[in-house]
Amino acid sequence: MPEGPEVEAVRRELLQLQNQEIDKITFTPLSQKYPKYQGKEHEFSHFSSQKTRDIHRFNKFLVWEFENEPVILNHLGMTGRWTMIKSLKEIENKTTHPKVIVRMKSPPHAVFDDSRNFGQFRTFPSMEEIKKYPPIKKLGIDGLTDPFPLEEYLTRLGEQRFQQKQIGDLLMDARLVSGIGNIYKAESLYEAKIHPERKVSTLSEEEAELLGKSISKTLLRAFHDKGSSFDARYRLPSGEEGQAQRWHKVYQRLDESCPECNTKIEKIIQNNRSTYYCPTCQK
DNA sequence: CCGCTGGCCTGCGAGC
DNA sequence: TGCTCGCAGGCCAGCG
Repeated sequence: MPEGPEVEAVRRELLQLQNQEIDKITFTPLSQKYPKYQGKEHEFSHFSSQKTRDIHRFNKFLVWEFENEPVILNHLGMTGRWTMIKSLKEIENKTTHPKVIVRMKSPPHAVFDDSRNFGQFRTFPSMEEIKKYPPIKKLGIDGLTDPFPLEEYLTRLGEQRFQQKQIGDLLMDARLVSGIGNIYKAESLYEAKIHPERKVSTLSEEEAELLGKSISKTLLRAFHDKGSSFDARYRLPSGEEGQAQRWHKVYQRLDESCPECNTKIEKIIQNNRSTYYCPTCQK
């Protein structure tokens, strides 16, 4: 499932479309019944013959910017996947649930594939409007920022509204640090040896700092390894698999041994999401 | 304004 | 072997 590092890895490959001219953006019939794919032809005909100026990332959102407004808001959801193709004939072989086809004047083209329909692909009037969109407006620190802004993170972590929350729950809240999902939440807490159910107000200064450094280390390492690929889900637009799953120590390792102490990894449910952790190492 | 809950959606794997 | 069923988790609508 794409979290910040995966979305950033995808963005870097999509940037090969930068300054390239769009021929046509088309919605497939598969996209029609989902409101987050605003698939009316007239809205997208506007992009024909425009060049992609840039592709931005805000948390896990991608924003496609062109020579003229509007912009496109694109989210991978759980199973959204971009695939670069040289010929439209490859769609049949390389995708299973194609939703949007971005046909360029010259190849490569890009296809957005989304089996579970949690993804989004819709227009927004302008970059200014995107920045007013609450899920983007409220974002805290981007966790992939290098070097990690530790002081700003500590200030945010100290906000009153967060003090009664469990840290495992709060890490999923992008108003603190964005780009963390269920995998890197668990791995960051393990790295910092902090129990996911610890109340934020009980964290010492040292623990809070260590957690910030652990988040940064985990996300940057995941990006370096081009994200986590398993279950045949996340892939890069080139088709390449990420390699970060190789070093997951707790995520989806229920009943396996902790590499540090051999204790069996456990799983709890926090805010309707699973959190994996080592009950011995994480205090 | 805020926080919390449950819905969306379907591929997969465990269990029978 | 083939079927059922529960789980997986991004966001967000709707509620209080």
